[in-house]
Amino acid sequence: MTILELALPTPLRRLFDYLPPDGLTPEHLAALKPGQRIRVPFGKREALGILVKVKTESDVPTGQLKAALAVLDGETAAVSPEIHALCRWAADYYHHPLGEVFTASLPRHLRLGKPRQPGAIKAWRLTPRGLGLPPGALPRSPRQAQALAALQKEDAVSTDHLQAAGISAAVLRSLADKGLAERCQLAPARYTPVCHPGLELNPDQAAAMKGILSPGGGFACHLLEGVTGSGKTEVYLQLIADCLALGQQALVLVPEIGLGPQTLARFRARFDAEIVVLHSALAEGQRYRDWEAAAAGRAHIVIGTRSAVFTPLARPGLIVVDEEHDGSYKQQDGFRYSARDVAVKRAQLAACPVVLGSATPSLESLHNAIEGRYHHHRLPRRAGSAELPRINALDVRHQPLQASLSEALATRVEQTLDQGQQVLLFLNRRGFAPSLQCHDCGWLAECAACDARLTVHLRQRRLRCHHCEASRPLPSTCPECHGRQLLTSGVGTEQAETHLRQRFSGWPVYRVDSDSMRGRDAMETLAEEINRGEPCILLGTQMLTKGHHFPAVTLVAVLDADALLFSADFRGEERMAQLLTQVAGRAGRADLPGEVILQTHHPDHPALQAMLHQNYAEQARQLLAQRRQLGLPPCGQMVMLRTDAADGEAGEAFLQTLRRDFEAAPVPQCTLVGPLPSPLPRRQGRYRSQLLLLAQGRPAARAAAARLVALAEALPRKGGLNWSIDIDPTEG
DNA sequence: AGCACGCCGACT
DNA sequence: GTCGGCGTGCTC
Repeated sequence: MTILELALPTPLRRLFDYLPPDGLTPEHLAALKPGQRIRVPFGKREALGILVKVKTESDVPTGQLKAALAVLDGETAAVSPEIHALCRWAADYYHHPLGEVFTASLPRHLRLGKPRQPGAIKAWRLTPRGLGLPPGALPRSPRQAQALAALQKEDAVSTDHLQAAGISAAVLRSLADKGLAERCQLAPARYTPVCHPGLELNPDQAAAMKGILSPGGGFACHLLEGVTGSGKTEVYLQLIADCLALGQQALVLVPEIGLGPQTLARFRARFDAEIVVLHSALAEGQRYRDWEAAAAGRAHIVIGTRSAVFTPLARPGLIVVDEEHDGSYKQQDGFRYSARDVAVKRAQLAACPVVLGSATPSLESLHNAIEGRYHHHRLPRRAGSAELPRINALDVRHQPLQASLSEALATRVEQTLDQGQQVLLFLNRRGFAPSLQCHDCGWLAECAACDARLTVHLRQRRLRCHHCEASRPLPSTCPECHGRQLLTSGVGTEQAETHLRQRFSGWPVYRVDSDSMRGRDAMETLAEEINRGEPCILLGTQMLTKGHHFPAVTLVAVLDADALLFSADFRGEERMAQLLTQVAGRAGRADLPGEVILQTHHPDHPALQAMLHQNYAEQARQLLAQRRQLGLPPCGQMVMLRTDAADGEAGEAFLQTLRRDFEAAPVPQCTLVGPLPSPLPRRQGRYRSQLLLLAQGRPAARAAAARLVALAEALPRKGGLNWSIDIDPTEG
């Protein structure tokens, strides 16, 4: 008997057996392949499963097995063997239901059960009637005439090309209605990529290249630690060139907002090749076509964010994870995976090299390099021998501050602008002010759904919660006592901007945060403007530290370094060092040395001192030593069990029971901490708790996580309680 | 997660 | 007298 074992998109951590669809011939049965999509009846509804394996027996009595409805894929399964193996590994490692992992790996088009269109490129061509028209026809509709002209040049033109030429679908449809044009399909072109010569490598870059290429193919993980401006991208480009020359494909992962348009332009200029960029904003159809191009091997280079790590490749040859320390590689809900770690596993399965690049590597990667699991390559010098900026603390105690700016800093800003140079001010707080209070009765503007204060957005005249979508009009009197004195406290970018415009009225001030950079190309347009090099002030949040470089900036100031200094999270210091090093990296170039000023009330704080006197590599090694002593990641493993519930008590009660059950038969080398409320206990009206597990060694962590999941699944879930497991959590 | 079945309040 | 609240149970 033939039994199909399927993974279904449900939160249930088990597989389901089905009989093959009725009327399948023995040849059909023989052609079944793991990874194919199969439509099945599931409870009272239908579901789309992924075939995990074909077997001859089931634990479920045959009478209870239902027959599948249809096999949706043919020769090439939707989940390729490579991705199948990767998903199985990920489901196992992250203790996440396999069906949901498969679902996460597929484009929506395939998830919804639509047919594969492996090669089809949608295109338009002229009908015989259309071909009969003379040039210059349709003078009364210029758009249609333009479309006609475009179609007259070739037998068929892809919809993408037409769209790029400014010819809309509506215009084409009008031509179709007149019987002049029709839809058709193009066989996708597959061509040999051409790589233009790259820059000459400096000795560090050349050594890194050689080290990464030398092991003669096969899997190896490389950590490329290169200070900002040391030319990591050039190394990536030349590695990719090598990969393409071997007829293979390269996968490049970038942080969520990390792919600067300049970087993409550099890729396009270097390679005459099919480069596919998978951003989240992409239309679904385009996304699916790109996915197929990657799977079929037509796309030579695939660039994408987190989820792109699951893009199938016909001939994987190289994986690059740029800015590997970036937090956006970790998914923080549902299937909580780290794309960086999945990428390393993927390279291993594909037997190809993977390069993790960063100016500020995560302690995880550094640890692996030190332990000899990763090869370590360093680019310690900036290209063109530009010097790294000096970092100084500015003690602002007893100094009057205006919108977070001390007079001493203001003077430095002025000098810098006078010298025709640019200033970057970093303030990691959006809005006008982080809180609003009534002077008469003490009322505080708080979010109704979260344990958080509402941020004042003066320009929008609204109070907004930065943890949920809540927003309401800015009150003019106190809602409690109707007092008229509402005071803001703290300073956000909006307020700092207003002040800076007054104080430095002769110079442009550009604010860069997620409020001011709403449009798709807003950041790009602004970056172009700034990089004309005219003196100006750039003020912004973390957004400023990602993707773009501002070579004319010679002064960087962190307005509130103290905000980074006191973090409850054990990763706080690592994050601060990464953030400040990345901010500092924006300043200075060959002929203009930069300076970084940290405004602080705690000039003697050890973490701040470390920033001043050690480079990132030194700080990281010191932090690593501390982690080793405390048995914290990456020297020990963490697993977090999280709950959220409408009821305030349910989560803690659940975790308390879970802890008791776990400790009835404890796993060696493991300790539990909690249950504790989450750092933000209530968010969007739901109460969140967590139980933390610290383990010495991966096998212990694995075994303990498996037990926690088994115990949690056996527990009754009441009060609308949800739980999830987070392997290698990166947030408290 | 969905989508059932299953017992207690305010409405045509 | 119903329509409907979400509590808990199951999905090969």
